[in-house]
Amino acid sequence: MGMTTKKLPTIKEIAKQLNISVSTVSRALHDHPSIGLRTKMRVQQLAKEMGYEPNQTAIFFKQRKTFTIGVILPYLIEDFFAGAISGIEAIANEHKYNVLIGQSNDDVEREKAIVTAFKNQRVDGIIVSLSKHTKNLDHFTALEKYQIPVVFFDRVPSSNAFNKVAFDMPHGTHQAISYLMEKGHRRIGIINGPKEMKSSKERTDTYMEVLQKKRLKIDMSLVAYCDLTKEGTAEAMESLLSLKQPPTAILAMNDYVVLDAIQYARSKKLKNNKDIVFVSYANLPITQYLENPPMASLEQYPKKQGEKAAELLLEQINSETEISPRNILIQGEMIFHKGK
Amino acid sequence: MGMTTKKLPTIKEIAKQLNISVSTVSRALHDHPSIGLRTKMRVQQLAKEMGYEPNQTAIFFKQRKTFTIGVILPYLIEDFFAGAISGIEAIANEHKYNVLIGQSNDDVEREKAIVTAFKNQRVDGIIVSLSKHTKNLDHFTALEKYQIPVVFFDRVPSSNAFNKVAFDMPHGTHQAISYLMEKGHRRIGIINGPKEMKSSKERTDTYMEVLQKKRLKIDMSLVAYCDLTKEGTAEAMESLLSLKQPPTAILAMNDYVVLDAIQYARSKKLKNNKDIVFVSYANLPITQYLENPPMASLEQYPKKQGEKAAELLLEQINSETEISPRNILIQGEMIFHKGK
DNA sequence: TTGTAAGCGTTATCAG
DNA sequence: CTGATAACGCTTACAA
Repeated sequence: MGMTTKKLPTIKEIAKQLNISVSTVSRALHDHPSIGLRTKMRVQQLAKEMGYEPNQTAIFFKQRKTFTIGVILPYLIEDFFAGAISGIEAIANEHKYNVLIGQSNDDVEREKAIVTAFKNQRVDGIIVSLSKHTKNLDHFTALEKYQIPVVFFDRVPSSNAFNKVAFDMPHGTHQAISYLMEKGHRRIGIINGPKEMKSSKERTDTYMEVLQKKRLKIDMSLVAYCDLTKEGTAEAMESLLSLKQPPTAILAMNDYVVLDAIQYARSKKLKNNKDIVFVSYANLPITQYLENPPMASLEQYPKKQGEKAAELLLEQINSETEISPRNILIQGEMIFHKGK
Repeated sequence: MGMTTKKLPTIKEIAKQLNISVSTVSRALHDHPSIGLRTKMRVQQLAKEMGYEPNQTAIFFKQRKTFTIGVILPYLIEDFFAGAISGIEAIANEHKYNVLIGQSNDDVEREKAIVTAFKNQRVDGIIVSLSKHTKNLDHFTALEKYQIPVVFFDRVPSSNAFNKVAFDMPHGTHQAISYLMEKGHRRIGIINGPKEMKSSKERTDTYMEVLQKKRLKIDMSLVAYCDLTKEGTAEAMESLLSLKQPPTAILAMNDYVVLDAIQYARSKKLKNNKDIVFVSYANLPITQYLENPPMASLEQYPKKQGEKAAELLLEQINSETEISPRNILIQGEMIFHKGK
């Protein structure tokens, strides 16, 4: 009745009750070979009876290892990132690691603050998808001094000197463009995100490469940019559709953009998948329920990206020696939508 | 050149360099009033120069407080939960708390394992959305002994003896049904989830209450259940549509179900929002892009639920005395869809 | 096979 | 205003 909280049992308690030393208890609990079977049994038995559980905070402190990885993302709520973190958690769990999360809200200062907090907490490693505005990577490179490995994913720095996992944009874009060309399209429009985005450049570059390889002439007026808003998308569409020779197919940077684009096209009485065909980079779960989906989406496997990032990080954490940075590319896959 | 990692500065180092005691350093760094301005300055100055950062693992250990809250969810990847965790993280961050996450995958054993891990790590509190199969709550009630407060959210136990935050199902359902009745519907069908789900019972109960209040007779054949699969939903729809007097409106348990239901209805040549009207409990982000969306969705504000849960938990953590459990209901709101 | 004791970095108590 | 010291719980040489 009203049993008040008594403090948790420690190895010290166990030692006292058994009249042996704490070191013996500690070793017994860890199945250390030098401990006599009898003592070992007695210790483990009593430990169980008392409901002993090791105090991890003490162990973390003593071992200088926390079995924790920190994850920094712009927005937890975006489907892509939620998928990634799910993958990270799965792998971490498998290896008995904990996952600490922080969302930067695309704010560089916040990102720095999270890094500091993680560092002071002695996380064993960090996985990060950069804030949109992060230019300077000093707060990450500084972690090297502290032996905290970092793996970037999705929004990664361009330098190959970092560990990173990212969607293989050239490969994916190549797939998409080639597919459209096979279907006979010769004027393919692009709707990129903002010009500053690394992915915009990569997409455009690949687009030009493919056309060059096919010896088609490149018309840069087919490459539009948008700010990712509905209005921005409409403007991009308008610029494309008002060309003397408008595109017969459009590759849009993601599902949000493509849905707005399709909506715009339909408002102009263009029949989806008939008068004009859309392909996008997938990041929404339910395109299969759409009446007018893009003809295909490039699946980017967010969960798999998270898994790979976690695996890479654990590899770094557990390697004795400094190992050279790895760059992992996740190849997309074209998913075709039936449309309802 | 190749400056090898030297270990991090500690207050001990600072003390030595300044020829003062560690306690003085500690106090100086904390702006303790008893420290002379001069010493304080010297200490803070040197600390900065050395790049001193307190070792949180030591502090956690010593203080028996980790400023960390653990969050247990079935699936990180589900939009609802991703939204909730985003809210939790936001509030936690505001209060300088860290967030540790674990996904149970709806597996009770896994859920228990996470609880144990969190307990051993001395998290200051836990927020949990129960696994679908959790009946026994012992692994949570046991936390009381350890002074670890728990807040349940979304999938909560029925007892009011626990802190919990959940969608106000009666209120929401009442809104939905009343709305449909105002629109003239007299035969309203329900598609619940599985019978075992608490929400199914609540929905059905409220449905009956409303009808009773309006003195309409209750026809239980209008209440269907499904296993949340596309096929299950189709069966439920079939049973409803094959009634002698089929419903003119249907309230479905969530967006996934309602989309399948709408698809089914359309396959039977019923015009959405005309021959039959759908309302559902929202959990998908982009119903606005659907050609045939439900007429309305009950928004459940996942992020807000997360925020409330975090606030409630922090309240519990920071209250000196045991405070009685609180039950917070989040009221939904009808969101009307235009349909494209 | 077991015990002793140092130490991880910090805070807190008690003296001075 | 400052210092010495114990304590938090655990691991790990080093001794015995």
